[in-house]
Amino acid sequence: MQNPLTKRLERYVALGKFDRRMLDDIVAESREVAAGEHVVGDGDDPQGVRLIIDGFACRYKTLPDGKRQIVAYMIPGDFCDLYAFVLGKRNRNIAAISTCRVVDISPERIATLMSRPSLGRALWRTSLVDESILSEWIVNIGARAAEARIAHFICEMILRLQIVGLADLTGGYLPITQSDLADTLGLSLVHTNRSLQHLRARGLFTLNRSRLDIPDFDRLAEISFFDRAYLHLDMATDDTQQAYLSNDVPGEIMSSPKPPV
Amino acid sequence: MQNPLTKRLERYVALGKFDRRMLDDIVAESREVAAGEHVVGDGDDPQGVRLIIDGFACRYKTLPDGKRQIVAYMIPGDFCDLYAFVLGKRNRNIAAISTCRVVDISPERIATLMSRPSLGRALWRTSLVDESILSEWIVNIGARAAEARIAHFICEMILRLQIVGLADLTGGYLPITQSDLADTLGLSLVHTNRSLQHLRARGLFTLNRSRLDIPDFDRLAEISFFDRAYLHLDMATDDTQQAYLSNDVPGEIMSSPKPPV
DNA sequence: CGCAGCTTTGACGCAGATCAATTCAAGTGG
DNA sequence: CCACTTGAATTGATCTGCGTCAAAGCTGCG
Repeated sequence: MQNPLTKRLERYVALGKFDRRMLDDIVAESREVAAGEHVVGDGDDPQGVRLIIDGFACRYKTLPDGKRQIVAYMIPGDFCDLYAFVLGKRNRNIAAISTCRVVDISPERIATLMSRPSLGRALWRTSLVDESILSEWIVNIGARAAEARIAHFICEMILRLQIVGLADLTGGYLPITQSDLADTLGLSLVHTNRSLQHLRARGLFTLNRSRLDIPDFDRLAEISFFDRAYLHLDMATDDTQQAYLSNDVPGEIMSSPKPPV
Repeated sequence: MQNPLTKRLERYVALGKFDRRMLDDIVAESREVAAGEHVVGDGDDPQGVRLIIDGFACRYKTLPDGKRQIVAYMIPGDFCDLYAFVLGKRNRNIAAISTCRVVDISPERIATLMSRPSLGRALWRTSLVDESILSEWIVNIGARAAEARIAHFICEMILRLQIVGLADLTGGYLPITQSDLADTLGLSLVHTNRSLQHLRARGLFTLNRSRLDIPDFDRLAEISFFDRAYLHLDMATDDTQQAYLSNDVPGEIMSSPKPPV
């Protein structure tokens, strides 16, 4: 049985035996975070990067007026704050949505990963796919009406879950509350509820106590103008730029582990 | 006089003389794209990466129902499609908003840039800052009311323009149409117009024929809950992770120039 | 002078917000 | 096994920010 990190990264790059072993090592040691808790502890000064290997987490921002906007969901196989690591900042606004298993990856270890050509490329790509998802969310929130907006989000999640074996096109595990959904899509809770009811009545999907069921995925995709391209799910194969992004280069971007200060 | 690319990258990393010369070389040859035209030509199969050195461009998506959503603005010093390059995809949905000067950077050249430790890091960071901006846009569109939403966007643009010397906190050059604004912020054109009028009446800013004037930046920032942190403007200095992201590593991510196929 | 693109106005309607309960599901402790 | 609590889903009523439609000014330009 493969670990979710391997499953995920395999989407972006072909992995060797050594790479896989490395990833298995990474995933070996994890801690549990209860639903509702912060993934990045409030007290300590967190180093390195956090990785979700079980459960759901989200990144969010709360405005001074109290409104919360969820900006991303992290599911098994997703890094929480790789971008923050590279930028040299910290982001503590990451909360477990369900009970999570998270791995703390030390800066040294991340550096080691990044120094492997294939893994380094996979990480970079992971982060760019995240970026692509953010773009699509902007389109979703900015340009779609409530029902299509929800439908689109559901389509995205089901495909992402599928990669790591947590769902297929008929449904899966989605521990997201209506209130979370509202804060994700820029809708009010009440309106989210009514839209969900209507989508349900239309026979498009049901979301009940963490269980997502999709009678007809194609129709769901259709009404939301869902185009999976932005998820870049089939990259390891159609890698046209491969030639430019592979081995034997004189310089490099990442570097050997050196403790800070 | 520094070129905008250098100005931009200097924000993220300290540059050596050799790096600067390299960047000057890159910027030496450019072509003009008329307002309204696509930056990535429709006919050819574009390779490499495009860089804006003068004028404004935007990335957008048009839904089947005709709605257009602008997802990002590219101003002098910004790469248009670095992410697409790394992902091995193409994005043609990039349009010049005003007349632009754009540089076509060949794949080989990009690879060379990326192979320099400092520049490679700067590029990665550029892309992560873009990601950070996308997150903030989600918050903006999802959680702020029309006027604050517009105000926040203005704050962001003025700071970005400031970096490359196209504005200061009292105003600058912003060739964006009300219709563009509407498609950027998920508002209707009419409502955008009325909100702009009200913001003007409140003495917050005026936007007239590409000229942006801001009598009181602080108040503008205040009403939109603007927090510049997400732009990561002062990174070259407070670089805590520097140690992990510098030189002399055995492996690498990017690679020597090798023509495709 | 007369398009053509942008801004502005007016009138009207609705999607979605807000407020305020109520119901339901699933623990939890006695 | 049942009161009691708590968080989530649901419902009803009301209101409004923002969208839509349609037309009229502006302004720069060929």
